[in-house]
Amino acid sequence: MLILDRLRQSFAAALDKAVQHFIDQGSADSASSTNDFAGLSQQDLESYAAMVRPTADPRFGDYQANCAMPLAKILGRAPRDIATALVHYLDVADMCDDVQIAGPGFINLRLKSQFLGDQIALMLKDDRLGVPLTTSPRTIVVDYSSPNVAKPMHVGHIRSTVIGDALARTFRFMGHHVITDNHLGDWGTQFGMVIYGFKHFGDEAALTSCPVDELSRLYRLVNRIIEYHTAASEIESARTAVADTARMAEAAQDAIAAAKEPKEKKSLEKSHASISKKHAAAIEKRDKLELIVTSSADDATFMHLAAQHPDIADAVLNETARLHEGDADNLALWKRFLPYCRDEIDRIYQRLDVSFDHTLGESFYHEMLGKVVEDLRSAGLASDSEGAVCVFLPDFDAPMIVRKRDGAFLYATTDLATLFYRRQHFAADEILYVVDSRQSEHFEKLFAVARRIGFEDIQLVHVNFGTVLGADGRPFKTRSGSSVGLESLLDEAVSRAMAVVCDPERSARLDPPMDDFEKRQIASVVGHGAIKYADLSHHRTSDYKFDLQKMVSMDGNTSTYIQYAYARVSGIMQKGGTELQQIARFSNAPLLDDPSERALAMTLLKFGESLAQVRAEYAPNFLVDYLYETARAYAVFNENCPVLKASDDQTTRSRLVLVATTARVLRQGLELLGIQVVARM
RNA sequence: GCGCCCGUAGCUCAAUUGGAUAGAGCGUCGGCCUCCGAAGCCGAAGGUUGUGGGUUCAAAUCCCGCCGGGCGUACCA
Repeated sequence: MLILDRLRQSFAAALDKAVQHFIDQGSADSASSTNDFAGLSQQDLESYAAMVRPTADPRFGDYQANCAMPLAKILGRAPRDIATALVHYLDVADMCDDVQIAGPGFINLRLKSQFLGDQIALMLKDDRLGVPLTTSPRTIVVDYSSPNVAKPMHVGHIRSTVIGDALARTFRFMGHHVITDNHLGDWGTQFGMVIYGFKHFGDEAALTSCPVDELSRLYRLVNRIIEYHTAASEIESARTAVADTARMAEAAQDAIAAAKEPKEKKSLEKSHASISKKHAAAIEKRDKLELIVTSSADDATFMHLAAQHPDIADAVLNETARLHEGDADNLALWKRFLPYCRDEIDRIYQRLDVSFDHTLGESFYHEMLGKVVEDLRSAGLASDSEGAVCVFLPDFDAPMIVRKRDGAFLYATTDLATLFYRRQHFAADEILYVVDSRQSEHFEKLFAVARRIGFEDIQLVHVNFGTVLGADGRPFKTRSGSSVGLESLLDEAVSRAMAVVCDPERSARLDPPMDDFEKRQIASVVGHGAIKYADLSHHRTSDYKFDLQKMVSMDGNTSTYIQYAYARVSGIMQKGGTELQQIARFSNAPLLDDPSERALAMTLLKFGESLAQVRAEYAPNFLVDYLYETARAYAVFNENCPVLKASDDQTTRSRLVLVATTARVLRQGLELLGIQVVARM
């Protein structure tokens, strides 16, 4: 059991007794006691016991209990009296050598060094590093990554992929039955685009020799033509909008000048600000369209193509519709293209070391959609509205549309079908959707419908995440407005790592020297790790600025820092000529005389706590923070405590235990994040 | 208009969900390689947690009002 959980258990017992003590006292002395408090329920007990937590500051010890203050109110006693009683009934003598009451009634606990040492020895001998398997395993479906295939993956896909993968690995390690499922977008308009593209601009030879490049070319070309026509048709109204908002802003300005009462003025100023904002947005939109139109005008070849395909957007939708209806030609093309698309994304997954138990894309559910809509209808939930089939929900303005006017289904329909499938085939207790925050309303509706059709027993969670921003604080895009390709970023990160690995000053120290294979291996592990770590180190719900320079700088709080700590640890063990397993098997509890030894041991023992945090909030950044803290504690230890050059053998053996445990925690922790390590770098 | 999210050090971000004197990294300034890896370590400066109220033993965290930003909002996903 985790130390924290043991302490909480001890406190739960002490709480029970202490509360009883005060109740008894109250009834015997009814004059001074006004409370008719009957005692704590099991749930209360647990919630008060949960107020035991690691201290924020080492001056207060290792753990602190904060439950005396809130109890004071309920029991009608001074918080310090409660704390005193708690300490009296608390039985932690085997773990703690010091229990103190401080401030308004904090109970500070300091663990015995002997106890910490014993725990480290146990941890090192344990395959699971002292992390217990969960006592309540659940079947958890993790739905993540889910890119649209047939178009290149871009930075927008990295968060879902990396966060989902880390959660799946972590929960699996904790003992849950995790099923990962990549809900691929393999049935949408992008295939209509590629099909249309192939029929009109396709190059059979190119498709045979480099299918992925050809498909990507077709997608981009069709997309560009569509964007061009859209821009050309909208630009006039965009210009008008700029002029209109400018006039409105002017009028609003005049109104402010004319206003007499301050109150009126204030409200007018507010509306002026709102109009100004609209004006700015209108300008931005116009400029964007202007850019598309003018930059295309210079490209004669492109303009020729665009002119030949004026109705391309409708035609693409038509191709998509025909695919969905089972048109033989389109279906044959789809079947031909899909494997290439899969190969393409699989190559990226391989680079990222990400894999899935299932890849059930939208196409997989296609034939179930009609039934989903009919079932909703017969259950009285769905009804016709403006030609579409809709589910109206009390808490939402807009309905959830499950079938369009033209008969086509939507992603809401697919998501419902997926839900049925996962219940039936996966027996899920919990389904996690690792998807962008911007889709939260969709999931709120989806979950609301799910509750109405009998999914109350499955915990549905939208594991939302924020947007990846560029240096300007706007969603990360290239200057031309297109998304930044994921693969080029990975390449860049790896090549920067390679430059550091190949630094002659650094490699000169290594014996034996590195060959090219090892250098490439290290650059790959460091480069890919840098990208993942940067993403995982932010809380998932916050937006963050994507700064490649910072990620691969190899300084400060980066994956490199932790990988480097691991490499140093490995270096010591290798130099010592002692196999890690041997150290684990033959060593006793380490002595923790130096403060940095004790601090390192304390940190190592909190590994399981960090995983519990990840689990509670579906947030891998807690594990990242923990690993950084661990690597830091190791660095301090490493600075202060020679291992192989310690004054005596006993100290060397003792410290080797800490070194070996550090190695395992860092490696295991990074592995749960999907990040690899190397023995030297 | 309505709804959701966010304002924390010069910059990028944390803060175990209400706990003690708000922490890291980058950047700046100053120290440390005859000693197991300097991709490292130590120190300094830097804050009225956007703002004004409220709730209580205790607020960056919860509630209300402002100010500023982002996103979503009936047939794309």
